[in-house]
This record gives sequence, C-alpha cells and structure tokens, in this order.
Amino acid sequence: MKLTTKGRYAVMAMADLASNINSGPISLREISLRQNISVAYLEQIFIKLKKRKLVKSSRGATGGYLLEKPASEIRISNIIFAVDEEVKMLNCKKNSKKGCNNKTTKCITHNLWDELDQHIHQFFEKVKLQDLVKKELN
Amino acid sequence: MKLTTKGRYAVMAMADLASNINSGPISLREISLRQNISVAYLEQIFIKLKKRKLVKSSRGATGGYLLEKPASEIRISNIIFAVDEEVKMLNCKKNSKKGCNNKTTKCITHNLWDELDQHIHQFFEKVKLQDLVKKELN
DNA sequence: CTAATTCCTATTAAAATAGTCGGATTTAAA
DNA sequence: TTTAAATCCGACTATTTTAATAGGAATTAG
Repeated sequence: MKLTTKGRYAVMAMADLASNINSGPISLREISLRQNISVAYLEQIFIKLKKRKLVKSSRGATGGYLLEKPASEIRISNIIFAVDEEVKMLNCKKNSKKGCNNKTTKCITHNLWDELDQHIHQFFEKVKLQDLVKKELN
Repeated sequence: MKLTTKGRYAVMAMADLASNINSGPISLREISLRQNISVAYLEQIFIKLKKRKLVKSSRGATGGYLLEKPASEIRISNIIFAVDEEVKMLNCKKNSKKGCNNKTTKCITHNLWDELDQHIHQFFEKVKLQDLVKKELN
C-alpha cells in the first residue's frame, strides 16, 4: 500500500464527485477549482480511476465524469489502489539485493512490515466513499 | 508517522543489538556485515538513536553500541520516531498553500489521514523490540 | 464552426531519500 | 608510544520518486 498525495488527491476528487451527484457529468475543471488541483494532473488521475471502473466519462463539451457505482459501494482502498498501483513499498521486496531477499533468512523486520501493510489495508477497506461525504456535512 | 527504509534499517539494527545482548558493545561494522547496510549509513542512524537514548556508545577500539534499555521496554514507534523525526507526512499540513489549509473548510480527506496516522502509530506502539527478537527464533 | 471537454504521451521540475566522503577524536592493546 | 579500530561529525552527492507541465489529438454540444 503506497500512500502519496496522488492518492489523497484521488480521494478528494472522488469525494467531490460524490458530493455533486445530481449535477450531471462533472468536468475536471470544476474539480480543479474546488479542490485546487491542476486539470492536467487530475487527468492523469482520472485515467487510472476509469481503468479501474470507479468512474465513467463522457467526452466533448459539457462532458465530464460520474461515479460508476454508488458511493456506498466504493471503498477508499479501491481508490488508493487505482492510482498508486504498487501494493507494497513498506517491506523488503523492493530492493532485492540489499536487505531481505527472502531466500536464506528473512530479514528480522519482514513480518512486521507485512503486518503493518495488512493493517493499513484493512483500515482503508472499512471506509467507504459515502462515509467521507457524510462526514463533510458536519 | 513517516515510513522509509531508514526506519526499517533502524529497526533491523536495533533488533541486531537485541539479539547479541551478551557480547559487549557491538560495532557498526558487525551490524553492517550481518544486516548488509553500509557503516557510514549506520553511523547516521545511530547518532539519532543515541540522541533519543535508545542506545549508548563506547568509543575507541573495541567500542560499539549497546541498548540503553531492555528490549522489552523499547517500542518500535520509539525507533521510527528517532530516525524519521517528522511526525506526519500523510495529511495535508505539509503543503499549506494547496489542498487543506485548515482555515476555511478542512479538505474532505483531512480526518481520514489523521485517523490513519493514529492507526499506524498505535500499531507500532504495541510492538516492542523484544517481540521481534522472539519472532526471529521461530 | 467553435469552444470545451476527455484522452494520450512525453518531458521536466522539484523534493525526498539514500548513501558517500574526509577527517577528527577516542581508546584498547601491541 | 604507536597503531588500529572504533565513534563522532558535517558536508556533499547521487539516485529515485513524486508532482506537475506541455502539446497536442479526438470528441461532441450548441
């Protein structure tokens, strides 16, 4: 589970969509203005969200994006995964020369990072997009 | 809570110390060989560990490092904090211009990242250095 | 047509991380 | 008293990752 501002932007943008569900397709320009993220950067993010079937698009003037499923069926983990691809950055598999190569002896911390990764994953698994939008209303 | 390989190295090195508790001061050279981390890099890490009173050093030939407290009293969170200083990288405070400035409206994801941060912190708070060393014996 | 949009790829800029280097100081032991 | 091995210290460099921009092509409502 990789956590960067790109992931945060993606969640913000998705929450923005979820908050404006009745307005027809939302253009990236609108999201850009509301969330203060450049359109070009949002484009990159939305291509990935679309690939993972979290949003659908309509092109041309008055085009934009809509949630592909109800906000209650989209988990935060789905969003993070969509834009940050890589599943694990915390453990040792990344640099196979150094540290833990998983062959002879696992490095001492191997299990620890694995467990943390699961921990984080479960956290994002529990929270749905709908929950964020509700919270915002408080 | 910031998570980098430097933090992982620090945990590995501390676990190494804890595993060799009866051998007198352990030199960075030994740790370097066992854990495959350069001595120069270990130096940087140990200066910080020392500052936070997690290890004590003796200088000169035959010098090296020892745990300052029993492994059962050192939490993983202590180690991560010692080397990675910064408390939060996940939330929005980092870049104050963009995203959440916490004044007008909190950005939608603000609470989410805060909660995650606590979540991770609690995880590392629970695990003690001693636990790692025990696990290694399996 | 035109303007606004998604779509696509490549490139650049900025920041963070990882790691090195050179030397000063300390100390046990030959 | 010399030597070798160690900690200590600060600056520097290299690498990688992340963030963001640039320049267009394709699509479509009005």
